[in-house]
Amino acid sequence: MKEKIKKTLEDSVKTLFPGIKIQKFQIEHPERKELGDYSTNLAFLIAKELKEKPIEIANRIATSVKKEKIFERVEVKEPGFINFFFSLDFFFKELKKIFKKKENYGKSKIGKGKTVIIDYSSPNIAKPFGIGHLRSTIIGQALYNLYKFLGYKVIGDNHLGDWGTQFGKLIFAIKKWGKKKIDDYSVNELEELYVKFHKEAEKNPQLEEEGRKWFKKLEEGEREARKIWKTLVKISLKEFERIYNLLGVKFDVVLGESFYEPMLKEIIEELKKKKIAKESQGALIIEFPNNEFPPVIVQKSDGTTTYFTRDLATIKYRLKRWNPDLIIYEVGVDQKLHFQQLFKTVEILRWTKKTKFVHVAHGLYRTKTGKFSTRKGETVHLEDVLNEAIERAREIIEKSETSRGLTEKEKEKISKIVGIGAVKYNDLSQHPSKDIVFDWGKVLNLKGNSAPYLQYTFVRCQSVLRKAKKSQIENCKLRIEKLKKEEIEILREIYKFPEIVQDAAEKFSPNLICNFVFELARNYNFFYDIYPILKAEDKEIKNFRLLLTKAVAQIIQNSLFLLGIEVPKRM
RNA sequence: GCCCCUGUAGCUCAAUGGAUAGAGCAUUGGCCUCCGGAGCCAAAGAUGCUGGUUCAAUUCCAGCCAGGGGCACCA
Repeated sequence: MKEKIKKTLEDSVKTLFPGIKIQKFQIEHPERKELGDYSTNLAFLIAKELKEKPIEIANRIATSVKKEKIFERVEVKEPGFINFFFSLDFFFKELKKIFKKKENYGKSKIGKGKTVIIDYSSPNIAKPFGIGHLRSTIIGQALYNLYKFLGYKVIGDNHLGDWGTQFGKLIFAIKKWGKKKIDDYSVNELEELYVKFHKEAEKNPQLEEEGRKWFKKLEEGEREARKIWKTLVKISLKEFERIYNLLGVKFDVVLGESFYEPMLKEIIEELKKKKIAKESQGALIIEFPNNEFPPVIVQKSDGTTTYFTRDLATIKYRLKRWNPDLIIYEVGVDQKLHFQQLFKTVEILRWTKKTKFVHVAHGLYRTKTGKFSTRKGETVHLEDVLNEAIERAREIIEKSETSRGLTEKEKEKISKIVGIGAVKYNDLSQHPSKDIVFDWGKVLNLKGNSAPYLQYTFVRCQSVLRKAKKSQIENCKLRIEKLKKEEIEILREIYKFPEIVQDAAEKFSPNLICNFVFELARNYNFFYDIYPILKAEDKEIKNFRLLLTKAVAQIIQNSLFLLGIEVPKRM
């Protein structure tokens, strides 16, 4: 739609002001509804070029564009905005589109033939799945859904942190303080050992050395080290699997860092051969041109590798296997420098011209006083949060009148959908790049701007539709005078969905979907409260209101799908 | 010390250089003879400070103040 208006305006400028070149003008939705469905600042830009008054230019453009019949009217407002109002006809056509495409409404083909790899979740083995991992997992999954919706071929890769010195430390800790068979440890107990290691190491720095020694053994393939490591991976994966199931998150491939271990030698050789890496204090490092970034270690002085090397190997492998157009890393902002160094190194290596790299750096969960530290064991475990949220949803269901007829099993299922939806939405609705202050009250809030609010609105729509007889868009021949302003508001909202989807994907910002769908649901609920649907004044109006309800329900469903949030049939 | 990010209502968050800065929570006051009250309405309340660029700045630039993150053998 936006494109169409853009084209019309460009044509108009060409005929009215030949020779004028306008680079980029905006077409946007005005904040206030009385200012139209779209507006443009085009006249300001031309006025600047011609040194004339914007308002006069705006008038001339408006007059030439008025002929287009999708517009009800085109207005010019001081100091020179041109505002476009759609006709009812346009809105009805859009409704038809929604009913025809259903769950596919909003899809596009702009990604056809292109491949995107999304690296998300990527938790560390032998550490509990903390609230911090929720961001990467949930935002990553939402981006996955969004890009797929836009027609891209998408590969979701869970790049497990299953290699590195941390395992040396943990193996050492198990051997020194462990009291039971390795198979019997839970991830929480492993975390305790890890925390203990760091506590002790503060008093006795020699321990760090011991940890590194064990990692060296691991990288060299020493039998005992490998055996313990394998067990640790097994224990963790089992636990992660449980959480992924709960969250409804899936990956196309799960390749841990250890997968790339056989390729590391080759990478080191290439870095040496191309003279990109050099020796310094016994380690192998990369220095960047003009000292753009601080140097980075690719091989430690004891011969073991770092995660930088493993990330390079990962990129090489991904380029070869998938030849992607874009690789998205959904990883915390604390690793920003790492990715800058990594992408720069790939550039220096000249591995690819085609592939673009993006680090979608999400802000971190913080306490009101600071950052959660895994080393100190201050993590909030995601599973606890999820279970608590499910329980709270359950309490509300028990109190609710409408859920009386539900069986025990249904109640259980619904509280899961609602509780988990709430936790996800709380995360997704905030701007990805900003830190989130972790607040139990807010995470577990099931009212207001939340997933349950949207789910509730959806369920309510469904309930109305269930009670009604069929409604037909073909029968809808209402004239604008018969519509209430609250109804028009909704019509003027829903057609934006495809645009929002594209915007959210391009900006890596699922929160835009949240903003949009919440606003839509609010408008609908406002309307719902004032006007009867099933007992509307006449058949025509009733039919129209049912159509509106159906469309809103569909958009909520599609939005929540993209966010990775389920919708219940009842609640 | 150097580099990066963030400062919006009491709290938690929105806002693609645009027109009167939006919500939610909390507070106060209203709404179930009516389609699901996990709802609806109303009240009150905000752009850290100082400059600059611009027809127009929460948004861009500079400085200051405050908070956070990162900077060689953790990932």
